Amino acid sequence: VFWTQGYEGTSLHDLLQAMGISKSSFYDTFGSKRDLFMRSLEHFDETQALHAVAKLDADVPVKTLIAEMFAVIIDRAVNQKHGCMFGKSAVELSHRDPVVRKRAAAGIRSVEDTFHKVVVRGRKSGELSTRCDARLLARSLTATFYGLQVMGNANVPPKVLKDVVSAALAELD
Amino acid sequence: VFWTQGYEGTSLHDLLQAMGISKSSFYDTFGSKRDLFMRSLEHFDETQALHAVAKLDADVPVKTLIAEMFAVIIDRAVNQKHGCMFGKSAVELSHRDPVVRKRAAAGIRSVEDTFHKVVVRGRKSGELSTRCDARLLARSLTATFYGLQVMGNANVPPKVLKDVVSAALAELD
DNA sequence: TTACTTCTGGACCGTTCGGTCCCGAATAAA
DNA sequence: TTTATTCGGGACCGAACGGTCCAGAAGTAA
Repeated sequence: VFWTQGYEGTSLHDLLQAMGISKSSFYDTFGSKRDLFMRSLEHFDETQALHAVAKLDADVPVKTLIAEMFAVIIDRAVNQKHGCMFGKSAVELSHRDPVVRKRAAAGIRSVEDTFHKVVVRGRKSGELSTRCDARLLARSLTATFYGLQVMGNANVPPKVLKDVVSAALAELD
Repeated sequence: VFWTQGYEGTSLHDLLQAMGISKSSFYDTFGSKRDLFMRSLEHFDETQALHAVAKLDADVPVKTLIAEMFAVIIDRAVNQKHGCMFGKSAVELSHRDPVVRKRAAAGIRSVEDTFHKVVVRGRKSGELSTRCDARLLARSLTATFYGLQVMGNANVPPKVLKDVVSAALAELD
């Protein structure tokens, strides 16, 4: 629920209904709305973040793999209207909550690291050129990743998102 | 206030305090919180959006101009903790408010158009190669633009943002 | 059966939410 | 000066907010 509705946009009632438990159990078990939110960030990191869903060890071309990673965020942004919780939380809460801000920054860093691993593999296998720095490339892909999330949330035409992906993939050569 | 705190994160009290008017005047003049929000989106579009602050006609190299446009969003994201209201609104509200979603999409489109103008100028002057499509390039820059906003909001290290900008500028050659 | 834990529904808490209404003061135009 | 208009302060509204507490039902283990 936090994932799609954000922190402020989610009421206690929303949470209780979705969890199917009583208010008493909620506070006994999770302490507070904010506590649960922080835990949900961790749960997102463990099960839904990019490093958890990217098939890094799959035997597919690196460019295909990166295209799939972009396809994940596009599908989430357009169809599920959420995306990466770290990005969303950063935009919604970073201006007033340093703890969330730091957690989001760490989460974004792990997105970068995930792209970095893929880029490094592509260089070793010769699929990617070694012209520019791997870390720099990973950061560029990360920015595109979050750009796709914002644009996808706004429901820009699919062709626009496809162009963004095309340009990002072209950049890899 | 909406710009930095978002819609849900801004209370009526916040607005009254910032505007220095009474609650009666507020409702007489602006109708409702939501009405004012929609008007503030328009005001942002007219005075603070990228097309309103980018010095498109300045006599500076195109790559410098694009770097300046990125510098604007980075400064806003990192120091003011807001950025582009269309992107922020898309992330916060698009999942439940189709009107805001469409307005955000239009705003994002105008960011794309702004980049497009600059790219076209760069091609005509010979500063940019004509290898790939200008529209595609503009969309790529737009995604990077919003990616920078998300990452800047999360306070990732400045070097990371610089790398993103470097990669985007390198892509232009 | 007893004892213990887990969970529930609901009362209750104070606060804040967005929003309405009215009256009196201030302001401006006639 | 009289007449409108604008504005602010504040009472008031019902609803929702996050959160606490408790009595009792349900489930579990000894």
